Amino acid sequence: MPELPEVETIRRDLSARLLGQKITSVNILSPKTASQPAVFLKKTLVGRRIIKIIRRGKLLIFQLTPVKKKFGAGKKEISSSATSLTAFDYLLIHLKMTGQLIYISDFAVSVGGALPNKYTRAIIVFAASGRALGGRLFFNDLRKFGYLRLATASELKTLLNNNYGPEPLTSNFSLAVLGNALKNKKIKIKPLLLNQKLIAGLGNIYADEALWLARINPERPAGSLKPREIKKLRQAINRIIKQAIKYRGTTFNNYVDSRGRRGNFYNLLKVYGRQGEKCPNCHGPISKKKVAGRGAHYCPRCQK
DNA sequence: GTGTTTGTTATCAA
DNA sequence: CTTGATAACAAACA
Repeated sequence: MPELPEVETIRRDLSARLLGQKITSVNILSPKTASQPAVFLKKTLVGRRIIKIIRRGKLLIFQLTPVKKKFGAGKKEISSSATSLTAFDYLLIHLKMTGQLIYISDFAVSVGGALPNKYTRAIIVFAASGRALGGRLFFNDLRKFGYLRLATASELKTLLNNNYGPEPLTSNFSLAVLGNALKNKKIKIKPLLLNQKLIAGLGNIYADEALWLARINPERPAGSLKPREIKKLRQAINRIIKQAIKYRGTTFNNYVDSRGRRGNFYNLLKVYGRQGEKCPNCHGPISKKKVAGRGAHYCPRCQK
């Protein structure tokens, strides 16, 4: 389950290896995985380079080199697809639950299992040029929830504005902003934390971990949190996210980084997946129950 | 065959 | 209109 720390780990690794590389072909193995027709993705991507990789919440955004407008002699460009306002300059990749992005350089000796495998949904091939070695980026997704999609600058802007709240670890994620998001809300705090429009990047694992660290029960109505608790919660979220990035994310089931390696945060989880074990704080048993349709792991004794 | 896993959205009810 | 609750999606595993 890639959440903010896992996606950020992938972003950093891919940035180091992919920037400046030129796309030479695109192979869509599962049409469902591409939000647009495969021919459109191919046509738009082939020949362009990746100049920047951005992350917003759990969404990865590959920025492409701008397309040069064609000034054919006497041929008037009728399609506006090459103008700066409407050009599809961004490739968005969401891994959802089981997505993986694994990059194999042409000169890699070998990694984990052979790729492509039965869960490979798309392959982006890069050419060797200059200092770049060339290689292939495999998008694997067992459950096919993830997607690839092209967007223009304005589409991207709208999408980010409408669907993503402040990022943890940034000044936008202020006490005032969090307080406002909780104010007068009757919804339980756990599902509220999972709402990307209020805070971008938390998923089931880190929401449970942050609530445990802040000693707040996942079923508390969000609006009932005291100012002290809100402050604690904000600190807990930032601390957990920061630490999880440092440890390159959590591998519980499916997640691996861009080299196919597992995250190292698993052993530092305090409550997620640890139902029945002792709470590291009070040594009482950790519970698990469904809250808003999701598994919630918590210590009933110290999370009030 | 059944229940469980979760990121996100669609749908419905209050 | 807003808010919250729930189902749905997809695929594999115990």
